[in-house]
Amino acid sequence: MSVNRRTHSRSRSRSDPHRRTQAERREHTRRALLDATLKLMDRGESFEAVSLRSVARAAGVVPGAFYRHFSSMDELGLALVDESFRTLRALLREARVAGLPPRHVIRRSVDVLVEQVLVNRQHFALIARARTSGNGVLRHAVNNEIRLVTSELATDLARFPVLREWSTDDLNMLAGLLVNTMILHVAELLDLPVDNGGRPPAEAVAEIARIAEKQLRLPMLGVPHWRSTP
Amino acid sequence: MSVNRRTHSRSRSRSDPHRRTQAERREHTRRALLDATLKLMDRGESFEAVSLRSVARAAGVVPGAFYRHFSSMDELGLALVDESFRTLRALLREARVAGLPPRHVIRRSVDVLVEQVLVNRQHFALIARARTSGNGVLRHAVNNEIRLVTSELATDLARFPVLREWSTDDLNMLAGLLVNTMILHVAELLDLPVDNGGRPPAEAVAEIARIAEKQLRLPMLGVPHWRSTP
DNA sequence: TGTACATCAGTGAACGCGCGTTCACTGATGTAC
DNA sequence: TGTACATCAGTGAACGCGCGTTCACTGATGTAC
Repeated sequence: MSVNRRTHSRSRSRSDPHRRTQAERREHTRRALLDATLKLMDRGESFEAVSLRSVARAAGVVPGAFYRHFSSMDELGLALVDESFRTLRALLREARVAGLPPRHVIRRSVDVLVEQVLVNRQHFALIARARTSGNGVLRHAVNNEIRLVTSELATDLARFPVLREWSTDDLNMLAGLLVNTMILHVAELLDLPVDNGGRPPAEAVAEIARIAEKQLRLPMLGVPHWRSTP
Repeated sequence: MSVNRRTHSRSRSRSDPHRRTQAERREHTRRALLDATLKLMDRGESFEAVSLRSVARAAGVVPGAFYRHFSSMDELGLALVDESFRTLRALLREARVAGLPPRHVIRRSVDVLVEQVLVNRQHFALIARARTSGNGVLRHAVNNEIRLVTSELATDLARFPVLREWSTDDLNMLAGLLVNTMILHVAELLDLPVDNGGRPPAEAVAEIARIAEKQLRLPMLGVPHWRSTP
């Protein structure tokens, strides 16, 4: 009886409404490991600099427990790349169905992207940092995803009347230019110091958005004067 | 006498024509440390992943000897950033005094840069890798230098008749777009696999140059239609 | 020119540290009866 | 419902490794006389 009570005081009773299933607990730890990695990278570390032990520590588990969820940091990293691009694709899909207002497309696209980057800081930081950081597996995964996003943008661009006659090759060239330009400014956004609310100063953000908009608008001004070749 | 002879057989006589001064030996080791780092990075490692011990090993000295030349890897890294941008500036200065042929400026600039990147692989790889890699000190040093090069380019651009009316702000915007685009393609060049001669396949290089040229030409076509604002 | 001493680049050994990985274990949750 | 056993997420200790840094040292080069 006393043994029984001790057991009960140490753990939740089976009828405790707060008790979690094993699967829930498992998922909770998995998320904690993923979030710990995002948090460490958001602080400025590159993915390579984040160690398995530091992730386990930040997630509040012992290093060995890591292996119950991922076989290596690379595997965890790929899960994060997946997750981050799901965020980005959701944003792009939304922008797409919202339609393409013929005026101010660029300004509005920049504003939406800037806002989303600030809201989903961690996912964008992962993409920006892993894109060029040493680790081969992650770098390739990120660059492949970027290539996919670029060619999807090329498809969208083909719908603009001025671009209807352009070759696929040239559409990809233009999409690459736009994507590359935006990536640069996203990286700049992420490098800004943040306040307690986790947001950078509004003027600095506006300045980056202003330049980004100009750098996207200028090539578009060249479009009507381009002689497309395959 | 026998002691004397032993000493002589172990070391070079003072009249040996091949003997080096202490300063020459010192410089030789310093170079070996710098070159070892460049070599390790050229193989694809990020600067952060190159350890002091691996550099000493590749340079053929004991780890402790490193400190006779640099107080830390950061200090060695800054010396390499300096050296690498001296290479880049030399290239730009040459391009500048060669004058600006009104036709084919872009194609020729791209060709010259591509060739120089292949010849000075290691210096460009350092710039490309350190620019975004974790290490704070090096990243800032590289980005500062890139900002300087960009504003020098803006000054050069101001000499083109079509750009004479542009505000400084807009010239910097344009220069930033051009520099950023070229950096992307330089990184692509450095990612190509190389043959025994250390050069990537000519077709792959030509393909990158072709796209780079288009991505630089398109914004320039927009220039006459831009309404510059401060 | 020869000798005695100073300088100093490079050596080799040692240190404490955080790392990734392993393994026998614990004890709560899940399941079959 | 209650009991006996199985599963398995997480523990804690241990391992060997490469790391940056230190230090007393060696021996060749440099210098003063």
